[in-house]
Amino acid sequence: MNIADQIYSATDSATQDRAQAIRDQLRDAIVDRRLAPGTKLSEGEVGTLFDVSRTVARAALQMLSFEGLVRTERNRGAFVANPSPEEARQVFASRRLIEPGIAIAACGRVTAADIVAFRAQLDEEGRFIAERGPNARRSEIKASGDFHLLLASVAGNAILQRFMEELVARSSLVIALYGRSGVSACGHSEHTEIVGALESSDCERASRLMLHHIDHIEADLDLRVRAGPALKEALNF
Amino acid sequence: MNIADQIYSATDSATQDRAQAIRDQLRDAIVDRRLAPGTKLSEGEVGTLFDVSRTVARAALQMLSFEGLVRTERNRGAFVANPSPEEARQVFASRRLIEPGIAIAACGRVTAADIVAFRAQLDEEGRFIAERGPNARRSEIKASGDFHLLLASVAGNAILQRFMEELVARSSLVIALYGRSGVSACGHSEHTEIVGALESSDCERASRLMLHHIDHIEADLDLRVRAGPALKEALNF
DNA sequence: GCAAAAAAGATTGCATACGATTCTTGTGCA
DNA sequence: TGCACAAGAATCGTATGCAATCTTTTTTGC
Repeated sequence: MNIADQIYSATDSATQDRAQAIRDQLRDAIVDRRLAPGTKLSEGEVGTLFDVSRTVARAALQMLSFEGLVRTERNRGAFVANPSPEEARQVFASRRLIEPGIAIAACGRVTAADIVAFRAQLDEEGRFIAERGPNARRSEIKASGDFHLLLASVAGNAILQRFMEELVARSSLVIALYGRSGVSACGHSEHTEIVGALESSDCERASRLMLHHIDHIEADLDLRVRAGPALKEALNF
Repeated sequence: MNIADQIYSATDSATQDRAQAIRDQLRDAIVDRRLAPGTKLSEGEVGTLFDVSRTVARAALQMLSFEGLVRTERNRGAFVANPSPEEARQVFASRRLIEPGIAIAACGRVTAADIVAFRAQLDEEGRFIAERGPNARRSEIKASGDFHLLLASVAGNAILQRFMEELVARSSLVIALYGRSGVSACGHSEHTEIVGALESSDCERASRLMLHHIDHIEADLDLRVRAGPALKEALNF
């Protein structure tokens, strides 16, 4: 069973409607940086691309706008979100608040099967880190996010799980925009440690490790405002 | 300036589109229990009621479905959410995780003007508690929720604020469904205490009070599954 | 040659139309 | 009387059309 399936099977009962499928594909594309921040997503273009009418394309874009992954401007259209440093800080502040608690909840409910899934997830992360190149880096960011989503699904709270889906997606955008170096290897070892804490039912330690992990991710960001993006932003890029 | 204005001015720049206005009115109606859980909200009905086409009515319902206030079933329509005891527990588990942190954040940023707003909010709560009758009780639940939203807006994190809007709205539904007695007076005094902690910049105390406050609200619920609602649910009520 | 105005083109907001699905109701048969 | 089934009504999912708004290009005046 795929990680993505495991995540979505809880929320989507089966093959929902088409708008949701389009939303998922667009979200993947945004998180993977195949769609750069600021890119315009016109209803017509999305519609023809997925071979649906503007109506359903519009619904998909509306969903993404609720998740904060696209920003819509009246009479102007939808654009891939371009989170400001302030928004980036808020994303991580939210994660610092929520994820340690999720770690504790997950620790109290984790099963042997979950541990197996975690190990598989860690292996996948490791593979992408071993590779090099921009594509591997994208996959690496995505895999890292999937680890956090897997943890949220194990925690068993559907509401928090949805919050985390949003926060992880937005984090991927932020990391792609403001990420500095390869925190990745470090992040991977921290994921491994967290799984270790879960395995030994040391909930307090899992929570603490998670908090530090988030701090490390944020510490790797360069959130100083840069002239370039700001200028582009002002010029309606 | 109204509390609601203060809350929404942060997220809505100005007069957004009509769907959003309809969503707000419907949300108020749901939170106030003028629309009972399980009530069908047909697109056509909503449309004619607000004098718009089905298109925009549908958009409003989609928004509410994202917030978890309505549940939509394919080819069947939208219904006011009827949260199960399990969902209720998840709502409060989420609040226990988030709100103490929000209290700390708010404590670090609260201004004199905010304190004035808090006092006004407390006064309003007190008025509704003094009154009696079902209408006053509705207003009371809503005012109590507004207190938490005001706190979230003071905390200054737009993402957490949106999460709280959703959680407070869903809590109102849960309290209306499973609420037992008048925790209200108790809740009011706890709100007053929290404002006191904010005023004296005792963040740790504010956080602790908030956690207990949530525990008290949840303790007042009767989350045992009842035959009545379960049967209705099974019969697709 | 450059700035401002005007027209053309593109895109969104919204309403409406039509096929598909579900619900309701009435009828026939056991 | 009770149940199965089918016709009709109601509602949803989606496509398309038109007016309003925004963007871009062309034209005009200085």
